[in-house]
Amino acid sequence: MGTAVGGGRGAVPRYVQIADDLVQQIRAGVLKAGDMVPSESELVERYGVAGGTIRKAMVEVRASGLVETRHGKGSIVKARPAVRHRSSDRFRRTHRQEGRAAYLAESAQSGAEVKVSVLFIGPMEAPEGIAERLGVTAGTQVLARRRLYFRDGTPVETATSYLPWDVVKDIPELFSENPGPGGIYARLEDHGHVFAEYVETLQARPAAKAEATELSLTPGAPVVHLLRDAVTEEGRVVEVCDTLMAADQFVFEYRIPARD
Amino acid sequence: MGTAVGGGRGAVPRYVQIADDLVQQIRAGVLKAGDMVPSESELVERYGVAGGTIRKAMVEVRASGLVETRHGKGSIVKARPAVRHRSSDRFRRTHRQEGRAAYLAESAQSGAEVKVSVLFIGPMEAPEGIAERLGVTAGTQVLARRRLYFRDGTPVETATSYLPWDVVKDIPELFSENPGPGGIYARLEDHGHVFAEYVETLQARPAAKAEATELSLTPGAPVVHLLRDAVTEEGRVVEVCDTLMAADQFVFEYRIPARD
DNA sequence: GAGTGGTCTAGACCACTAG
DNA sequence: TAGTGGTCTAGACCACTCC
Repeated sequence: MGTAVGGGRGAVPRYVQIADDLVQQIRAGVLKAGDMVPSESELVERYGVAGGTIRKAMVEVRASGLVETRHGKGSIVKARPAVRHRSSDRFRRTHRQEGRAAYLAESAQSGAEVKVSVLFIGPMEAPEGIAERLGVTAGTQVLARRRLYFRDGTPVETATSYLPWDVVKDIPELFSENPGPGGIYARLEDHGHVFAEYVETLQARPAAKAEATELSLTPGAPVVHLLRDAVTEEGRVVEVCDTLMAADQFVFEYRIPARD
Repeated sequence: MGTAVGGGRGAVPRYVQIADDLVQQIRAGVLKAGDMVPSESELVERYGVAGGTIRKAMVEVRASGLVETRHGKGSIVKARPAVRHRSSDRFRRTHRQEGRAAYLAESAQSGAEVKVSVLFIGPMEAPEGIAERLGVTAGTQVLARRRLYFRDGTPVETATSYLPWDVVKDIPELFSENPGPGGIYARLEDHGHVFAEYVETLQARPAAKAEATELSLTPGAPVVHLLRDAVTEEGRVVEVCDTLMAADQFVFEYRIPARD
């Protein structure tokens, strides 16, 4: 009998009520981080509905991001994702001069354990959109540096840097997994590429299946796609960084100076 | 018979295959913008599966953002959301001096039809997080200006501005639906509140149900929550703007000057 | 093997949209 | 009123996890 709320009319579907109820229990602390959510068959009994209804409710609960489900195991309440604050401060030169690359500069503030895994460093034909930003023709050889960032053990971000070949060919450190203190921006400035500004564009969208796998998200969970052009004082873009982030792991902060 | 792809083993579920097939048809142009997607019962026949399976497939297709479904009508292929570019340029003083508020400054570039609907203007007790940013104690009376932005007829953004009462009490235009040329920032600068910078924080997350309704999204679709502090040269925050945007409608662009 | 989530079915009933 | 999507059921079978 597909009636809705308490015999009422055209009201909130039962699966939404159940989902809300479960989310409330989590927010109120009845279910704490690390706790297992009752199994679906137990929920079927508890709420007196069919399995399919509980199933739909759990889809909603998962969408809230408060819970993680694994196949033969069950659903576990996630630890509140201690969000990483991505401030535009992270590119300050003083950080580099103190030997900290951008990602370390910010993790130093948040006290989280950050790891980087380098997936690929080498020549590559510049993809369409990247080539345009670098001011080269598509298919030109560039240096690609692809890496995966972990925060407290879980992958949160993939990033690929693209650099024009004529810029990198004289900077051997850029071909190394560890480019030295201050990161690749410090090496670029060492070699006379002094930065004037960074231009970032962001877009949020649901994760594709492959992306969800790489960041161990449920498909459809929001990700943020960020593209950054690093512009030198000569007005040249010497690096484009293409990164994909699990949206629930980041807050972005930008300071916009008032101008005429 | 819950077997998967072509009798294979542990493979792609049927509903995903069907969803992919439909998405392909849209991307390939077999189904063009404005076309109706075949009805679910027709898809049941065409693919030879049960209704529930088509149902799940359509959930996936909707999540791709390429299609919009309305209850008794059916699903229609959306026009590619001509994305609005949110550049940090939109706060330039020259725009205001030419009489354009921020939202008009950017829509002028994109040629889209933008409408604003004012939902509420009046006194309000400052919510927790807002009060903190404004530097007042929670519950203090502030002026709230809540509005809903439409782009080409569809709602894309809700925004609420909060301003300290002592700032607004002498500026009658701020209580009016139309604050005059250049928007409320122009009026604030008229009255000696000259801006030094704007600080924006962004976070993307799945839409709650109420939010999804207000922006006519499917629940769980990504939204971007943006908070902006407008800071004067005296270092005072004279406005906090709390906005919620349909993520698929916006690309954000920020220029970060390189600093020491 | 017992228990869990994941897929699929077949059919009932409801609510919205349109002619 | 006919057609559409939305909710719910009751039960089958599969795949993964852990003992």
